[in-house]
Amino acid sequence: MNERKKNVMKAAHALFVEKGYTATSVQDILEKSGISKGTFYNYFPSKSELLISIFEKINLEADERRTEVIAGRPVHDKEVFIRQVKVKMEVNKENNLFALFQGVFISEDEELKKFVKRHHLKELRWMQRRLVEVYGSRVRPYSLDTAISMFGIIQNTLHFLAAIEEDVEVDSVIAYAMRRMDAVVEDIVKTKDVLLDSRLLERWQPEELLIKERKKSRLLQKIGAMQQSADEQADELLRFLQDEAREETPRRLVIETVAKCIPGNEDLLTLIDDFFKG
Amino acid sequence: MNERKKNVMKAAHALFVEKGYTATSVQDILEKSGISKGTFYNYFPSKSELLISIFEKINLEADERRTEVIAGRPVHDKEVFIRQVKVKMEVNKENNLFALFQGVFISEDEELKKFVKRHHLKELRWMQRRLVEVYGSRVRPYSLDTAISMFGIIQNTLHFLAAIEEDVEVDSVIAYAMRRMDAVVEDIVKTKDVLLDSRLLERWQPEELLIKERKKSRLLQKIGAMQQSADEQADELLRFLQDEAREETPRRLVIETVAKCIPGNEDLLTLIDDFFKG
DNA sequence: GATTTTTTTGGACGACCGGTATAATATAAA
DNA sequence: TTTATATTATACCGGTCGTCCAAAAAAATC
Repeated sequence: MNERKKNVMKAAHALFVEKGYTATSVQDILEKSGISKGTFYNYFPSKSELLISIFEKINLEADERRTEVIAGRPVHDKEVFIRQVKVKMEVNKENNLFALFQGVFISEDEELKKFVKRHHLKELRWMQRRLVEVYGSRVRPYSLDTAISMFGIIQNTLHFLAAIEEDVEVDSVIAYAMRRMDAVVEDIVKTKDVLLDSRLLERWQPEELLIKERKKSRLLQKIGAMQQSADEQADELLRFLQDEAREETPRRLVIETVAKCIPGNEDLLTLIDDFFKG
Repeated sequence: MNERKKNVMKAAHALFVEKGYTATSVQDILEKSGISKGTFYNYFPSKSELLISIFEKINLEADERRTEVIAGRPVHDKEVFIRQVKVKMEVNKENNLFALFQGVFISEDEELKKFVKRHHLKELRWMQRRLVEVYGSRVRPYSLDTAISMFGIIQNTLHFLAAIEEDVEVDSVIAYAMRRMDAVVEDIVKTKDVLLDSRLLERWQPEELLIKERKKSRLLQKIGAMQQSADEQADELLRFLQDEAREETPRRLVIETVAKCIPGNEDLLTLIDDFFKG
């Protein structure tokens, strides 16, 4: 990625963490990063898309750190699990993600909301999988309940501590939650107490589908944007693309061929390529 | 309260629940409630203060309903406790409070943020107290941990269900959390495992102080607003009131006497009265 | 019923916001 | 050197919340 663009993201990120998403205006970002408005909207289609980019970068880095933690260690090691959870929670804290998520929800940006929701579910699935690895497959039928419970305890505790402005080691909170889960798991396995089907998450929306949905959404958004400034001919082609992209099995060749005939199609072709790559 | 004002609150409430706080413009509220902009800002100092009023009304009603539930029943009855928790959760759901809280957080309105935070802590204290009543005083040293944990499990479960758009009985979620707490409490009492001092909340900020703070804040806000349109003489008096109100022990008679000499002092006197009433 | 006081009206206005458009300029590639 | 691309600065659009104010309506007082 462009070095300059990276710089804008960095400046924006700092501002978002410092003042929050809504309180940071595009103007603020322009001043801090020393670019013009034109360039900004050349880099990012909107303020919220910039936020998404930042999210994606943060999550990518967090996932990498989490993978490093477990490298070469057994999957059932509780300490490793705790350290992995810690990584994510620390990243959340450092980047003020909690507050940023709030900002997102209010933003009335459907795409952004979906993104955050998806992230939450993904995180839940990760924990569900890891809990089965840590506690053994006997907890599998209860793994979703357990993941949600553990997540809830940790989040709510950290939230509480933030509210009363008390500083407690994230480790100790996670370790505490883990000890509680030890007892809960024993009890749950014994009483066979299930609230939610453990396969709910997989059935709900498999990961690939989620990504696909996002790509489609982006593509349709681009098409919509292009329609604004399209002549009659281009508009008809764009409407065709819209319909075809919404089909059960869109025909790649057809879409690409048509897209190539629409003026100003660089981004469009990239998005189409991305859409079919998955 | 003025019938008309009530009506405005009702209309705004409906709009907030329907479209969310940010997406509802003051103009929308004016049209729905059929008042003019002037009247609106005569009733409420700002859009966010209107939201606070609505919150207060909702919480008041929820508290009443919760008191009704326990009327004449033993405090240790688990079923009663579950029904009480249910009341609050249902109110949250009905009024889209979760989404509204998000809206608040973004608003960059410190007063509003404090209000929400305070509400959360108050709710936590309620649950802490009730858990001691339900499980007996042996859980007292662990009551804060337990309250936070239970709250976290319930909230996160409901949040998850909302995210995947699944509808599950709130009862069953709360009852599930309760069953988990049964095991957790046994384990916690046996192992004497404490994370947070159970008196943390009381020590942090006693309820009365919180209310007092809020009243003071409102009073100072009003004074600040009046300064905008005050002549030289009134301004000096207002500045005196400001200083006196910020004193450790403000002198009531002095404040009232001075306030009575300031033109347009109706609201001011009410706020002062309220300030000292506590 | 007449007069005074209070409330309500409705729109102009200011200062912002996110986002678009564009013509001039700077930079890089050919 | 010419051509193509990237960047700039700014005007502009429609929207936000909130202020202000003269005029009208309603309520309270005489």
